[in-house]
Amino acid sequence: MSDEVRRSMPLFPMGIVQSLTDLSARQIRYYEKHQLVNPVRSNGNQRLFSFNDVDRLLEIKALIEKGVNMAGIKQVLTLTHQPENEPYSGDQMEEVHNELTDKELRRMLQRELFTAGRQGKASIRQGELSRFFH
DNA sequence: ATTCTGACA
DNA sequence: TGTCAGAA
Repeated sequence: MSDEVRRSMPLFPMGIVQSLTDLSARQIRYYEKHQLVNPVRSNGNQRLFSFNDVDRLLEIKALIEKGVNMAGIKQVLTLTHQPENEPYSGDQMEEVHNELTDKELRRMLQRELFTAGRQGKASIRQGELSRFFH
C-alpha cells in the first residue's frame, strides 16, 4: 500500500492546484472549509495538497459543472469514496468504477426529492431541475 | 512573489 | 463567487 502513501503526500501549493484544476483559490478554500479536501499546512501556514486532494478537487469540479451543490457533492463523495472496499467480486475496470453516472445522480435527486425535499431542506441541486430531466 | 483570512461599495 | 485589504 506504498502507493497510497505517495498519493497522500503533501506536494503542491495553492497556485499549482489552481492551474491543475481550473478552480479559483476561493473555491478550493471553500471546499476545504466544507471538509471535501484535507490539505496539510506547512511553514507559513501555506496549504500543501496531495495528489489525492487534487484528484478529489477534479471530481468536485466535475460535479459542480453538472450542477451539483455542496450538499450533493458531500453525499456523492461520501458515498463514492467511503466504501474503501467495494463488495464487488467480479472485478471490472477499476477506473470507471468511481465515475458518478447520470443515472446515479438521478437516483440521488429522486431520493432527495421524496425525503427532505418538502420540508424546505437543502436540495442536492441548485436551480433548474429541468436540465436534469432532459 | 505567493498565499492566508476575513469581509462586502 | 469575485475581490480587496492587511498580514505572514
